[in-house]
Amino acid sequence: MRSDAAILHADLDSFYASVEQRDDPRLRGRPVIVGAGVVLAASYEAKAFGVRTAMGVRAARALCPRALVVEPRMAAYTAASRAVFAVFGDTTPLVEPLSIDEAFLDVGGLHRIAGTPVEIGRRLRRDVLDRVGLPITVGVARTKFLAKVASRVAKPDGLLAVAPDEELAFLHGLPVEVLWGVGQVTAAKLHQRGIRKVGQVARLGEAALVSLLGQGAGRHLHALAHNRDPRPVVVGRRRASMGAQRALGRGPHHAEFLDATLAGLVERVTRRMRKAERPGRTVVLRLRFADYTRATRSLTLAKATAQTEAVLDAARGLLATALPLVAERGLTLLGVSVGHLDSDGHVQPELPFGEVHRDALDTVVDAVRERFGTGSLQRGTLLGRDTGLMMPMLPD
DNA sequence: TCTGGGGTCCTAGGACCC
DNA sequence: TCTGGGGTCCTAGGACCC
Repeated sequence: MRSDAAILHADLDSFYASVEQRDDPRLRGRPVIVGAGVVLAASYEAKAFGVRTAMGVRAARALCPRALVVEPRMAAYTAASRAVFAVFGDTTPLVEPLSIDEAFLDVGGLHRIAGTPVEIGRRLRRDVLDRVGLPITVGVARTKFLAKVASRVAKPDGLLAVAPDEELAFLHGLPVEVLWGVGQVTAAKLHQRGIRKVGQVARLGEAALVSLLGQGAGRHLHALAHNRDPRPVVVGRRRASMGAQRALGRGPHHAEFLDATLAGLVERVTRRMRKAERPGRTVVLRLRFADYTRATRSLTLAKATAQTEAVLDAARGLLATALPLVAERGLTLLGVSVGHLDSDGHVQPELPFGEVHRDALDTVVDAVRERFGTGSLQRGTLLGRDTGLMMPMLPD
């Protein structure tokens, strides 16, 4: 770890609710819930009553009858997010977005021109408030993981920097739930063994963690508990999939309704893909059932596409394979996502199967002859799946 | 309290290739 | 002809995050 490494984790507080309070003075200082069926965001005044994200709005009202419930305004949140990320970009070029309302900023190299990480963090908080009108919390540490933990502890509207020589003392006193990758299931497994604090995880040893949680999660948690997190701040990461989903209610649902819903979802997704110029290859159908079990079905196409027809064909086929489950359990949610998005947004020119452009073929033939001699292949017998060219089995 | 909509990463088995 | 090791891709499921 570089001794001058410094990472900021900047996280807007109750983002959607804060935007609503900013835009409507009547909401300020009052419990606000942004919701559509479930709570998408709650102001801190509402959280004080026990209102939490993902709770049903009805339940939230029961906890906090005085709460003002407002409909989400996604366009306003997108605009606010852009403005905040502009402030991030003015702070350092090394910004890695995590979601609509949080990002990592690498400020390690900025000491001489911008001051200490804490000074940069203070200025960032002030700039976001001045320029966008929203409160933001900043965590500062030498690793991404610890910066994120620090911001969580500092919320709301705070700043917390963990000094290098205080890292482990700070971390080891916190509950295991702060470790990235520890959710309900993993926390329950750890609690069963009497492990509640990060310090206990650190003392447990990697082998014991691996046998408890599996290799991936075990090693990961062991490293984090010792604040070993070598991941750099990555700029320009692109999404790997795009999807849309819709809750359907309890049903039963007619086949025509399901097909129309599916077509609507596919249209939404492919429209976004075309706009982003990101065709994709793997179509995933997501289903949730009345008993809250889930299933996925997927199909990988030979060639990336953003065409509604092609994706819808695949999605219909996948839904057909899942109909027995649908009949058995009752469908309550339908989703479609497309993965393996092309990284450059460029669709490979299509070659009819079994045919090869003469120029491309000649290039391959020349290359093979140069390596293996002239007797090793015949024109027209080449194959291959990525290039669309056909290649013979060549000697090693 | 019976539940939205958007994502990421990991695991594991089978197919297939070298 | 048989056996083996190593690698990638595909599918499905699970855990987790905001």
